[in-house]
Amino acid sequence: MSTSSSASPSRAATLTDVARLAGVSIATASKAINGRAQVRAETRQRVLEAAEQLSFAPNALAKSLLQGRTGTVGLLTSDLEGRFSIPVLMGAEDAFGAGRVSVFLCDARGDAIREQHHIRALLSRRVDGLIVVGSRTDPRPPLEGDIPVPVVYAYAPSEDPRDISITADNVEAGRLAIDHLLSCGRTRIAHVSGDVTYKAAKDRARGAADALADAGLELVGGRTFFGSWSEGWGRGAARMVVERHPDVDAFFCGSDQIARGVLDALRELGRDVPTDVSVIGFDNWAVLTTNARPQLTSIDMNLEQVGRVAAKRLFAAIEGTASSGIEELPCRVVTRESTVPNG
Amino acid sequence: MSTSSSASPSRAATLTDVARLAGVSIATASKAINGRAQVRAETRQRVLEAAEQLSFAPNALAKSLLQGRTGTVGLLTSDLEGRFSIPVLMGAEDAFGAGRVSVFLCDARGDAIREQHHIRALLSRRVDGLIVVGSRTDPRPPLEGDIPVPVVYAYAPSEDPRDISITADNVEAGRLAIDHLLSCGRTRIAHVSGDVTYKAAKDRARGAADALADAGLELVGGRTFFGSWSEGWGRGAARMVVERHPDVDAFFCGSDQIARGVLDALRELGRDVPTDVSVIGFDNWAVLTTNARPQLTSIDMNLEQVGRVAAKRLFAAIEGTASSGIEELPCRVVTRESTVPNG
DNA sequence: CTGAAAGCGCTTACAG
DNA sequence: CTGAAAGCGCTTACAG
Repeated sequence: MSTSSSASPSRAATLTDVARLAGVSIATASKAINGRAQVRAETRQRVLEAAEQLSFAPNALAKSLLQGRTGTVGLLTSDLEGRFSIPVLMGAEDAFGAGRVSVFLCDARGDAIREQHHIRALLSRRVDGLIVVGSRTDPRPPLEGDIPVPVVYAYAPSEDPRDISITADNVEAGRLAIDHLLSCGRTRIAHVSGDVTYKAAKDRARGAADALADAGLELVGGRTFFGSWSEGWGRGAARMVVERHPDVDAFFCGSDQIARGVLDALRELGRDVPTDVSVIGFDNWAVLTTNARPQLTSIDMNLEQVGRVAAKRLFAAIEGTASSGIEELPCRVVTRESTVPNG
Repeated sequence: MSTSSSASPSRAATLTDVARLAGVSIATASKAINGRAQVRAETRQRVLEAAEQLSFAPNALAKSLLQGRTGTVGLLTSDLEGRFSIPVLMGAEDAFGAGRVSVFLCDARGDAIREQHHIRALLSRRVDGLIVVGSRTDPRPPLEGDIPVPVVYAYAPSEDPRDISITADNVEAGRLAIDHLLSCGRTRIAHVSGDVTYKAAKDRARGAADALADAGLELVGGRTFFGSWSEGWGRGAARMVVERHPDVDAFFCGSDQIARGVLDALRELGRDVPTDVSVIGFDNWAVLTTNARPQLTSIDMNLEQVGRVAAKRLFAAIEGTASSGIEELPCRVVTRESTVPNG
C-alpha cells in the first residue's frame, strides 16, 4: 500500500506550491485549507486536492510567528529514569491531546546549568508554557530568572505560593492506607517507611497516625520506623517489629520496595499474608506489586492525574485564567491479595 | 537573590526592542548578537547590554523559518511506561546536547491513528528528523506515508533494510552471559527465558547455545525453557529444573524479573547462590538487581548508548551523510554477588 | 468569491 | 562599520 521510500525524502511542500498547482493565489489557498467561508466550493476542492497531492503540511513556524502562539510546551524534569516523571508526562500529553499541543521534553539531570540551558532554549522556541516535574514532594525553589510564560509545578511544588503547583495528597494517602487496614479488621498496625528527610514520608506517617488516633489506636511501637526506600530495610524492619511486637497484624509500608522486603521477611518467619498479617505498599509500581507473593495491595498516587491537571492548569494560565497555590490531588487504594477483609 | 515573580510574566523582547534600546538598526543588533565580525566593539557592547537588560532570547521560530532548519527532532515511542524508551531517550538527549537540539516527545500508546496525528504535527513543526523507539527487537513496519525528513529506528529496527536502525546485539549478549558463567567455572547451565515470540528471547537463546557448543557443552535439559517475563515463571522453572537436573550449577535468565524468581526458588530449595549455583539476569534493572538476595549480576543492553548512536546517525543523515541497515550495538555484563569466579 | 499587500521576527547580501 | 531592503511561509484585513 505504502509506496514510501524513506531513502529519498523530498522537500516539504509550501503553500505557494499548492496555490500554483491549484491555479489560485496563496491567499485563496490559505482560506480554502483553513475552512474559511469565502471560498467557492469548486475552488476549495481544487486546492484541497493539490494539498493532498503534495502532502502539504502547513508550516507551523510561520503560523506561530504570526499568531504569537506555538502550541508547544516545555516539560522540565530531573528524574527521567525515576518513576515519577513518566506518569506525569503521560498524563500531560494525554490532556494536551495528540498533535494539538506538542511537548518538548528536557531532562536537567539535577544540574542547574543544564536546566538553565534548557530553559533558554525553550524560551527561544517560544513555548506557550512550562511544566516542571520533580521527584519529591518537598517544595523546591521556583525557576530562576524572568520567565515570560506561565509555569506549573507538578508533583514537586514550588516554594512560592504565587506559583501554580499540583501534587499528591500524601497525608490523606496515609489515612487511606490505615483506613483500609482497619476495614480489614486489623488493629495492631506497624508503619515501616523510607528516608525521613522526604516530606512524603513524613506526610504519610502523619496521615497514618491521625487515622489511628481517630480510631482510638496508635502505631505498633508507638511510632513510624523510618529507614531507606529499599527491600533490605523492609526485611530488617519487619524482623525487628515481629520480634518486639509479636501481635502485629498489619504493615503499612512507605513504598512497594519496602513492602516486598516485609513480605519476604514475614514468609521466612512463617507468618502468612494475608491470613496472619496484612501488608499494604505505596506507589503501586506494577513490576513490584504484581510479582509479589501474594500480590501486593498498594496506594496509587494517580500521578497521571497529577499530569493531566497540571496540563489543564497550564492551559488555563495561558488563556489568562490564573489559579495559584498548591493543589493536592487524592490517592487511591488498589486492592490485591496481600490484604483481605477480616482475614 | 532571584527577584523573579512568576506571577507577572512580561512579553518576550524582540530584536527591534534591543536595537531601539541600543540605538542601532536591527541589522546591526543582529550582527552584534551573533558575533559577526563587522561590528565596532563599542557598538557590540551596547547591543549586548541592551539584550541582557531585556532578557532577550532570539525567536527561534523566525530563525528557523529563514534557515530551513529548526534544531528540533521528534521522538516517537509507544512504550513510555516501559523500560526501553527512557534510556534511549536519555541517550539521545545526551547526544544532542542540552539546548542545542530540542526533542519533541510523543507517545503513540500503540495506537496507529495517534501515531499518524503525532507525525503530522511533528512534520508541521518542521522537525529536522525523527527517532522511532520501540520496545521489542522484532523488526517493525516503517513509518507510513511520505516523510520528508530522515528517520532512525532505535531498539526496534525497521523491516526496510534501506532504513537506519540501531539496536542491541542480543545474540552476542547470550554469548556474553554464558562466557561469564563458564569463566566462573560453571558447566551445568540452564537457560530460563520469557515469551518465545520475542525475537530478543530467541536471539539470546541462540547466542547461549552457540557459546556452550563452542565449549563442547550444551544447555541443561538440552534446550531453553521459554515462558513469560515474570518472577512467577522464574520460580516455577527453577523448581522444575532443580528437580529434574539436580546437578545444575548456573541459571542464565532472560530477564531480571525471571532471575528474581529463580533466586527466591533456589533459596527456598536450600541452594546457596553463588556458592552452589550462579545466577545471571538480563536488563540490569536497578530496582530488581540491587534489591535482590544476593545482588544480581545482569546483562546491560547499553540502551543509552543505543539512543546516543541513534542521535548521531540521525544527525549524519540530516547532514546528508546517510548510513543504512541495522546496526547492532554490544551489551555488557554487570557483575554483582550472584556470580563469583570458581564459586 | 479572489488576490495584492502588509507583517510576524529574524538574517543576509548589498549599498553607503 | 552601519543600515535599508528582501525574504523565509504563512494569515489577515482590505480592495476589487
